[in-house]
Amino acid sequence: MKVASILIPLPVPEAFDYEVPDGMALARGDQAAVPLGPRLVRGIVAEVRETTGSNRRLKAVAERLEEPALPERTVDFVEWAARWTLSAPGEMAAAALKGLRAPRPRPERRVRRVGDRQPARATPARTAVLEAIGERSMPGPELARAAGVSSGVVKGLVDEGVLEVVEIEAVAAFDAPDPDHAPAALNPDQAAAAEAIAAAVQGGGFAPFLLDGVTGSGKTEAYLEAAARALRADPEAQVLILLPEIALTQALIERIATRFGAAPAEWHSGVAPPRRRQVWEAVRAGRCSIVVGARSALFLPYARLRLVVVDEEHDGSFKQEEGLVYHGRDLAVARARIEGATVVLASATPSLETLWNARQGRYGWLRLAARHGAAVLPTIELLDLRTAPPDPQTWLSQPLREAVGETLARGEQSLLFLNRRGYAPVVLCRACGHRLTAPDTDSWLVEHRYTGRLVCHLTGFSMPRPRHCPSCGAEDSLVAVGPGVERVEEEVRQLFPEARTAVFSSDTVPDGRSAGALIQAMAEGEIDILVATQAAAKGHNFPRLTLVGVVDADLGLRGGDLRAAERTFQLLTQAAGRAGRAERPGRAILQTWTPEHPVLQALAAGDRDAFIEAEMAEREAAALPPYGRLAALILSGEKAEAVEAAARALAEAIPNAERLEVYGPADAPLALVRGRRRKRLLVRADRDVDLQGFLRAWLGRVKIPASVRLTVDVDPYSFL
DNA sequence: AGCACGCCGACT
DNA sequence: GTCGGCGTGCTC
Repeated sequence: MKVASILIPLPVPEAFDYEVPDGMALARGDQAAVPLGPRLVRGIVAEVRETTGSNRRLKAVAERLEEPALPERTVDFVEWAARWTLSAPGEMAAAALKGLRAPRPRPERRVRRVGDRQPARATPARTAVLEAIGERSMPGPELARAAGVSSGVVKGLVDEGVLEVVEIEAVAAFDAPDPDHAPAALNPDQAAAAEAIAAAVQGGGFAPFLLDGVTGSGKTEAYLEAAARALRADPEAQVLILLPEIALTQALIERIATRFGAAPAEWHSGVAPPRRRQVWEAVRAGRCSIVVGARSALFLPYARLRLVVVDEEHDGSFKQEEGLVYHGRDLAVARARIEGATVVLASATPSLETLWNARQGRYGWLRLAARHGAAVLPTIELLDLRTAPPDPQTWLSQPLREAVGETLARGEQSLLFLNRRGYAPVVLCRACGHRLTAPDTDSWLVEHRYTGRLVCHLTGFSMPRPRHCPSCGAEDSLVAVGPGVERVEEEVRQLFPEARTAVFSSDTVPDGRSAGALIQAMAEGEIDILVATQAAAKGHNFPRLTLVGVVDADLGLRGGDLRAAERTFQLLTQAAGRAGRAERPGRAILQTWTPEHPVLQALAAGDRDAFIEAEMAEREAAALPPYGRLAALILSGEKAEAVEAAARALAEAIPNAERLEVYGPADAPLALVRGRRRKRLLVRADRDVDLQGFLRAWLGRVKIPASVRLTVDVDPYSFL
């Protein structure tokens, strides 16, 4: 008897076995409907094997679905990703089917001539129809319109047998990119990088690269040229370009359309289900050469994936924290390895993990030093707030104010950067010191002046600003503490009432379209001073921007996060890179209370190597990534006792292991989220320890009650 | 994730 | 005496 292992979209650790009915052809990757309890579910065939019998009575596969099978390599990837992240393989497989939610589109009905049959009575209207259609086929209503007659005439010809209705499978067309459409002029560095990548693609086999170049050095042109060469050599080849955020896709899609004369396929959560199905099927059939997307595009069923680009590879948005927990950059490298493809990690500020791999020689290291065009790197100044403190209840020091004023007077643009949304990050009571938090959480309420409300950024809870302190009842005692972008904007408006000022944060710019509009207004010089959170610290080109002020450069250094220094460096480099991209010289001013900090010193010196050296040394001394590996176990549940009991049970069951330590259980930062108590254990291991094997052995020993949820985060990125 | 089974309060 | 609350457990 034949037995099939089927990956079911369920949080169970392994595939379920089903009997294959006689005569049913089933192979790895096929989609099948199988009975699960009282219902039927869709699953992916992982394996079909011949057995003599089973000690368990198996149910039979209900049906092989008339849907395209997942390619072999896609199933390999899904299984590998599930093992790596310790998640259920069936849930990983379900991620590869996300494009099939919408039903198959109805076939399109068209009419065409039947041989050269003529109508019995040729009226002028009928003649017009026959002339309009010629030898083509077209939808009936469109034909009637083209011939200038009513649809009744077309219907009459169909009834008479002169025209016939044919059903055409609606297949979305994806125009083939033309590698020679509009090649960019490359400088020698770009040409060398493109050549190295293209040679690796053509050579076949897994080949990882770090594409390392400052902002404006032309990384995009370099990898698009490599893609062009790969497509020229192999028109069947497929290229995937991953971006950290949906907001960045539109700009890249337009560049690709300009470069290749055809738009790439787009893939992210904002793409509507019917379109997703079209893209999924086209990628599967090899009818689509270039995909631009978010991390979920890693799970598409590529027929012939040859090149993967991870743009802005250092960006934390590649880490998915909810549902399936994975790092898009790491899975991209794994996917390329499994496909035998080339992978390019591109960044102006590569992650320490990627730099480490490049230094070890595991990744090819392509440097783009020359800056594109005439732009000059901005000068970076550290502004010591201890010697030039801002006035009370203001946040811009006198030198920064003057710099903004001078920039404004020259008719140029300033960007004031502060990675805090809202008006004030904390609201507290002057009478009793109570800090307002969202209900059931430790998360502070942030005042938003635009809406007049207090908002929790973690849970989305919001309420009107109360008149009385909810703790002590004092009247009008609540004060906003610290700056958010809105408060900085208020200060700017008071200082420069004549300037055109705007705020860029996820509150003022909730979606891609309004972000695009604001970016365009800035690019066209319609804004003088932009106050922005991280949302604006991306690869936009604002030619008239010559001043970047970082309101609180110390922000990222607090909190004890592993990557705080790294992120601060990236953020400041990127923000500084905003200033003066065109011919105007730029200036960056970083307000700080700790100008002696090595990170800020390295940044002020423009010395990336010095920063990397210092930070690598600290990581090595602590055996932390990239010199060691981490995994977090997060327990959460409504009942604190149950969560604590589960945490204790886990702590008591830690297997013996060498060169590996377990910390905790501790309250997770923000221990209370959405009314759920959270506890965290952290595992640190040397690089050569089988971390996943250890975790599997550990978790296998402990029974976690259903009321407590356990999330495993391998290589955690943020510690929140 | 569903959807069962399984023991304790307000209703015909 | 039942209908139903959602807590625990299983689904090849």
